[in-house]
Amino acid sequence: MSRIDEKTNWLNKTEMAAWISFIETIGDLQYNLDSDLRESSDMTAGDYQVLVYLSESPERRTRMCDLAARLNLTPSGLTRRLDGLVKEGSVTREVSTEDRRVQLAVLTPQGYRELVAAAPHHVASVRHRFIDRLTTEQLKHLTAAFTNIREGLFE
Amino acid sequence: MSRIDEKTNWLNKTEMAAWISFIETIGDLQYNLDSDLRESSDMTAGDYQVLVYLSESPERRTRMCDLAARLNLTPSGLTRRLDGLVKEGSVTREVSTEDRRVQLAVLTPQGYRELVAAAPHHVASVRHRFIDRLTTEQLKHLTAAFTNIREGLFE
DNA sequence: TCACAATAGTTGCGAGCGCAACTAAAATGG
DNA sequence: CCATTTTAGTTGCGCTCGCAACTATTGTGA
Repeated sequence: MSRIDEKTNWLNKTEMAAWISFIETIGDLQYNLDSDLRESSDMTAGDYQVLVYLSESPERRTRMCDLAARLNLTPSGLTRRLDGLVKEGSVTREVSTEDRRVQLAVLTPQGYRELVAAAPHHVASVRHRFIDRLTTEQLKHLTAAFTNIREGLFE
Repeated sequence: MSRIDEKTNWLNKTEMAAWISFIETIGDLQYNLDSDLRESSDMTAGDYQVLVYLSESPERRTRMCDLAARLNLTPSGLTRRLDGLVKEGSVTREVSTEDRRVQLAVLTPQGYRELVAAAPHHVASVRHRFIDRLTTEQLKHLTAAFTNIREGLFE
């Protein structure tokens, strides 16, 4: 490959080890966390995210567009995800009285109960798969590293 | 929530910071890397993975089942992904002469040229988004941390 | 004030992929 | 040596989600 672009700055050994360990791990980790959530609470990670964010919002309701931005979903993606939650009765839609363009996603009491029931299992899963594999030192290093990376993404 | 399960071991501040920084970052990171690859080489991350693995295989060919295991895809998922690459002429299928159940995915010269053209841009993207945001120390810490996590997934 | 732009959300369409069912070809074992 | 099991791969179906087009409402500037 070096013939094509002599000045490509290929990864050295340390860099490659970090990249490979990262990229190979996150897929499996997410898969395992997702499976845990499905088994313990019959819920997808995406649905769980919605319930968490709504539960933390004032009056347990949010504008669709805010929710979409928060979850990195397109408007259409969020519409469909909410469709499922509405059908199950975890969330309802309300038209905003201030701006009649906006739909408010509202967490129902049932949705809140589902979240409360799921949360301990999810935390246990995150501990088992992630937190408890690392020392406090490693957790701090990792926070610093990912904060750096995250900031770089918005330059 | 504590009423439901008094003994849930919730995340403390350090743990929560690590978890949030990780989970919030990886989605955006993968999205950016994918976008970079699409822009520079009109290729998905999945297709790139296939080309890389084939290029590293003896005679640039692999059994479908080995490829599926390597890429964490189900057989059906891999069949469909290969369909696209075959249609574009990057890969061909061959029936194995040793075991007539197995299909070999074979990297074509064109597919190899596409990979060679894409690789420098992809490496630059990985550097820009990930490697260059971290010190050598951080890279080593991160490798150790993710190795721990990865090993835990297979217990 | 009124045409035009911007914003919020939904829908049709298509891509990607998992699950279950299926075919074909080995491997096994009585 | 033949019946059963195992393995490899494909296909139908369904799910999730992005893109583009669309409607409805609000904001803006001449």
